[in-house]
Amino acid sequence: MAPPTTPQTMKERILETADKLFYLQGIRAIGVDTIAAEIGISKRTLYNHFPSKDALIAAYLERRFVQPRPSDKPPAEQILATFDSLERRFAAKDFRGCPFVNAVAELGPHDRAVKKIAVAFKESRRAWFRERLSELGVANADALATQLVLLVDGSIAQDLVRDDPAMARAAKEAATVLLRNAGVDVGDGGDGTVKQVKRHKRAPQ
Amino acid sequence: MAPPTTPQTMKERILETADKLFYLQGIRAIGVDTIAAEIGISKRTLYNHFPSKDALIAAYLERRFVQPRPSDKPPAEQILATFDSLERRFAAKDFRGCPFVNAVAELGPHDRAVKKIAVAFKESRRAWFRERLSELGVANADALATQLVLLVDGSIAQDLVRDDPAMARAAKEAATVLLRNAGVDVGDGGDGTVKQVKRHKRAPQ
DNA sequence: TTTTGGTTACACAGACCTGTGTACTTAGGC
DNA sequence: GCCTAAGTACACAGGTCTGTGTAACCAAAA
Repeated sequence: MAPPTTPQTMKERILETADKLFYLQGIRAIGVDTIAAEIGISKRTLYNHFPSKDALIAAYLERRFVQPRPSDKPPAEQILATFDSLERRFAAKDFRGCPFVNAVAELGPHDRAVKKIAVAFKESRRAWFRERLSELGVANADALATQLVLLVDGSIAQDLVRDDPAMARAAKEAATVLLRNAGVDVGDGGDGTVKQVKRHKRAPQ
Repeated sequence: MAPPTTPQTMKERILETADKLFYLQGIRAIGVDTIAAEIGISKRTLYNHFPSKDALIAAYLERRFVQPRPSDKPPAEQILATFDSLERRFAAKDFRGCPFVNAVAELGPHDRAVKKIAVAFKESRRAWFRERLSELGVANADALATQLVLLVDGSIAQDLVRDDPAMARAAKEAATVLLRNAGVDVGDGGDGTVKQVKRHKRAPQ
């Protein structure tokens, strides 16, 4: 249908389409026929690239597992920016929750492979927060990192059922309180809207 | 199989079994045959009580929608006790996340009926927090209530993928910080473990 | 006794699913 | 020209699912 405009490999085309359909409509809701038809290839070709649907599901989740890009901005800013980017993603109409949580919810507790990668993803997110907090010299970075991922996952779950991007904003406000309570300087509150004239610095602790 | 020991109505038996199977294994994963077989009734009987699987799903979710019992304990204690009860539920091996979030994740965004009841449930939880906070005289009870449900849902999502009841504890600690920041007296920290000898009261605000 | 309502057993339609088998085509490299 | 690799078309096996149709059964009420 569009072979000249797609310099990507066939495997990537399959994964891209599977990602879109699995994520937006659910893994169980989409059959391999549907994916093949969407690309315009035969089901046989799909099975030549992936031995089974389970393998395709695993590849789909692994492809979703991307590490956040390293940034040179101050750690506190990076942490709070997480919630801004979350809010932007919530506002997009093709957002449908966390693919890892959804996959675990959908495929049940018996699917070891899916659960394993979901745990790895969640842990990597928590580790990212912990590293930023350590850079800030926060005492119990580990506990606080856990609390921050709770806010992230909580806002995702809430947005999934309520379609309300303001959940990300609420999470950011809560995160700001938690950070400030841990002695982190978050400027005027970190919510961007209020940072106007006086940006009084506040001594940690 | 056990007709004399079940004084409950047939409809309730069906719902009870559907609840167990839907919740533990997933709605899409369980067919009506499986439910009927589990009870020991014919599929025909099941369809005599529920016109379709969709109706059964809706009834399942509605049955899960229970209001928290009114309590005469202090509001702050009630709020924090939420996280204790959450931790207890996480520890139980038959806990598998929030049935409403799971249903939305599983059935997709197009299922209006499911989404509607899920939203109603989430809103009722948020309203419960808001009422307790209003009783405490918290200024922006609404915003804080939202933040608390984020912690609840976040810990549920995290426990779903990680099977770690400590997530409820982390949520409780974060909630304690948020409450104290709003001027609520939460005693020594509200985590139960530390409340030993000196329980110095702290003036609100 | 007769009727009636709930239940059972069981077949079946129609749809969808995963995965395979097979023969055909097409394009590029030798 | 020939060979190989990749893709296509298409049928099909074997399974699951929802929902219905039908005839028989059984117990309690009338």
